[in-house]
Amino acid sequence: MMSGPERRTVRDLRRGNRAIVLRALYFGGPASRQELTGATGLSAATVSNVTAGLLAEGAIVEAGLVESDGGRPRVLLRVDPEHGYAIGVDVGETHVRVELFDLAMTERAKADYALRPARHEAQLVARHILAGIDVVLAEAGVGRERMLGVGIGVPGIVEHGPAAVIHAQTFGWESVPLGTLLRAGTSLPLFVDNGAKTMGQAELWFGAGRGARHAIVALVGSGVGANIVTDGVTYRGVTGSAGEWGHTTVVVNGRRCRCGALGCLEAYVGAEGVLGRYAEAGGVITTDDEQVALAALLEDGSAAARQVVEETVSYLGAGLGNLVNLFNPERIVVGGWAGLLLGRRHLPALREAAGRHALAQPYRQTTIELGELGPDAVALGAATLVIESFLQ
Amino acid sequence: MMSGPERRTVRDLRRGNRAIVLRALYFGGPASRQELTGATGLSAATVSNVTAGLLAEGAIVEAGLVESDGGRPRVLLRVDPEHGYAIGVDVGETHVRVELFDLAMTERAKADYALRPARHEAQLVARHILAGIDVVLAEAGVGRERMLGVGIGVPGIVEHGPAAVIHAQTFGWESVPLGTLLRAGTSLPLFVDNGAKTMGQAELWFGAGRGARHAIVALVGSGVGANIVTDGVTYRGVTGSAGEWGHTTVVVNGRRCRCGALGCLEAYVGAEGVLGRYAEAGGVITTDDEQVALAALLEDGSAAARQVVEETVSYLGAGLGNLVNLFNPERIVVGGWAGLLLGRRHLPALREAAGRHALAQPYRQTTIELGELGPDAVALGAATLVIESFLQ
DNA sequence: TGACTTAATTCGCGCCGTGATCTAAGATGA
DNA sequence: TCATCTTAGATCACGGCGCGAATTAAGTCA
Repeated sequence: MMSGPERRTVRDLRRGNRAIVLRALYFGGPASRQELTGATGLSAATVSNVTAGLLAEGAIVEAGLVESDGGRPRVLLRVDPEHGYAIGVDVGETHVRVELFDLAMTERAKADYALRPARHEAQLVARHILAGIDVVLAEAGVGRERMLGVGIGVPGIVEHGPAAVIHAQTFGWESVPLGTLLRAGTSLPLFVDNGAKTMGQAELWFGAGRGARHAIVALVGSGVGANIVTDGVTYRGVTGSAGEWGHTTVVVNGRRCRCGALGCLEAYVGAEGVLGRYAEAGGVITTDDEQVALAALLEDGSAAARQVVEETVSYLGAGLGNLVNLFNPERIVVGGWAGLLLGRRHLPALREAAGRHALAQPYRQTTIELGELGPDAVALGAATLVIESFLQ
Repeated sequence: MMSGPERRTVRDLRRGNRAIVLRALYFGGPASRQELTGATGLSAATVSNVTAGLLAEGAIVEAGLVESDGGRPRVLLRVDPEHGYAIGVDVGETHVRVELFDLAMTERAKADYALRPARHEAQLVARHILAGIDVVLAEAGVGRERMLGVGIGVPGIVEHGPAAVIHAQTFGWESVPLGTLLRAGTSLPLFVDNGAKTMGQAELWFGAGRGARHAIVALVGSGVGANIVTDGVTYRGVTGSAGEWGHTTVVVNGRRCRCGALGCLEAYVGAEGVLGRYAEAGGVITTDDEQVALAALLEDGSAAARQVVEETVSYLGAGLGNLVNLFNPERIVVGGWAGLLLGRRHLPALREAAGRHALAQPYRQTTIELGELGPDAVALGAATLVIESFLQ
């Protein structure tokens, strides 16, 4: 009904077209001005003007010629990977990892800080991040003036507002203003988001979600979440916590979830939930490591194990079907370490289970795929937040 | 990531600003150019130019003066209700209703055609619609050149594509190209959408959803659906069937739904589902009319009735909680005849049940309200589709 | 070497939004 | 009554914009 702040002045128009060209070059690889004319819908004259500006800024560079049969050769253009750099930070249960990427998303440097269990104070994490920034910049020999910003993936719910505030029960964080804490130590632009969401963003940009305008990355690990992309943009809702798929109810009055509610999807298909159900069915778990335990469960041919896996597929299929019905996406990508583990063996069954719960029409329009990136893509995805702002 | 077709030429810029001003006047009531300057963020000069154009077209008219203390009085402007007309059509189980509205959404004429049970042939419905268009135009004395278009709310899933195709199992419609059928009889612009969605749209524009940018209208009647508004725009997904909330699973392996799946929300909180559960619990239903039966059930003080109502609140609360977690909306409006019936007596319990299933943070950010418009707002909402296109 | 082909740039035109300036239209007060 | 003040709205000049047409650049080919 009432639409947001749109283009107003003729200058915004140019900015918009600049962004269109830049995006086309970033995602469409090297291209000649000629090809850009077709890809962007702009006129050749405008493409010429805009690219001249981008060349002058140094954002793009020439990248060789394409010989033609009888005419002037086309000059290829591409984004200069060295024009700017982005840092991605993965704040996880066991470590803080800081990675420096160039614009081509090639990793240039990395720093790792172990977190001791139950030692997750925000101040400590902030110190690690700031130290990591210094380290990776020094290691790669990149100056601060070339930095486009720092993206940070954190656990829990990130409330986007004037300043991002984080709620993460597993860390004991309640309304932690991580951005403000970091602001004291750096002047680089900061982008904070949920780590599952940044991982999903990586999958959407560089993994199985490439090119889809309406896609959902369903992340299944210890926790369960989703990154919902509508019309090419990650949907965040009014305060940024949209996509809490793991805590949607799939069994009213069902299993208790660690969030306190009953019957959440996460209580059934999250790693803990799966292992818990296995133990209740008489299965024996021989290790403390969830990942090892889940892999073993999937290998196990016992009746109890097969039953638990079958049920897990069914629950997850219901959850996926709900996404299909509510969002009518063109693609769903199943990711997260547990999702990948399960999906590698049972993707057809998962598709079939989703089809059982979804309506026929939207189900036909969608494909369910496995994620292509490892579960370590949190930092990469966090860096894409920075790139996204660079591309306007 | 890749964003859609944005403003390109300097002409689109003007069109966009024209739309901004028009929308501000449409939703912000009469306003002076002065006030428009503030409301739109445009400069006074531009507002002057744009309004001059709109006045010349006849889209807006002057609407009196506001005297000031010592200066030139402000001239109020408003959209001319007679500048254009929109027709809204409600294709329901028992009737086809055609209504003519002016731009102020005042009803100017109406035509009604009863449908005999199980006589829902698309050709027949199309004939009724075309006849209704002729009738209301003649009755109101409005010429076709003043018509902005015809909006049509239909049951089932509307697949938006090159031509809208409708799938409605209750009507026995499978891939019915209603637009194409009507195209043979009229040249007016046509807008086809799901009836529940148009009703929701009416609620969002003129009812309890007014002004919200992230809102969901949850419609509970015989069927159950939702109209999801993200950033001021109804979300449709890749082929327009997004929002099929009624067929999301809330109890894996639960009650069979008429869609064929097990455990759909609709199977529990749709009118049929509620009455079915009541019958199973030993309740006696004395009428064939679902609406009367449900009202009686809500009045009934028997233990069985109370139990069924309580469970219904719980299931619906779970469904609402899922919406809160997935979409993080700022407002949820509960509508539909059954939703209103239930909500009038049990809204606090419903809110409480939703809170039990939703995460605390997003739940705090949202309010759950009852719809303000009656369940007969399908045609009104269908007409808003036309107005929406008029406002660009 | 000159004709041909195709890519990219340049130019002139019609628009755009904006700040500064100007005009319109009332109130005020002696 | 009439000059003065105040505020709303219109107008103007300017810097930009995208585009189609014309022009220039840079090759191939015979």
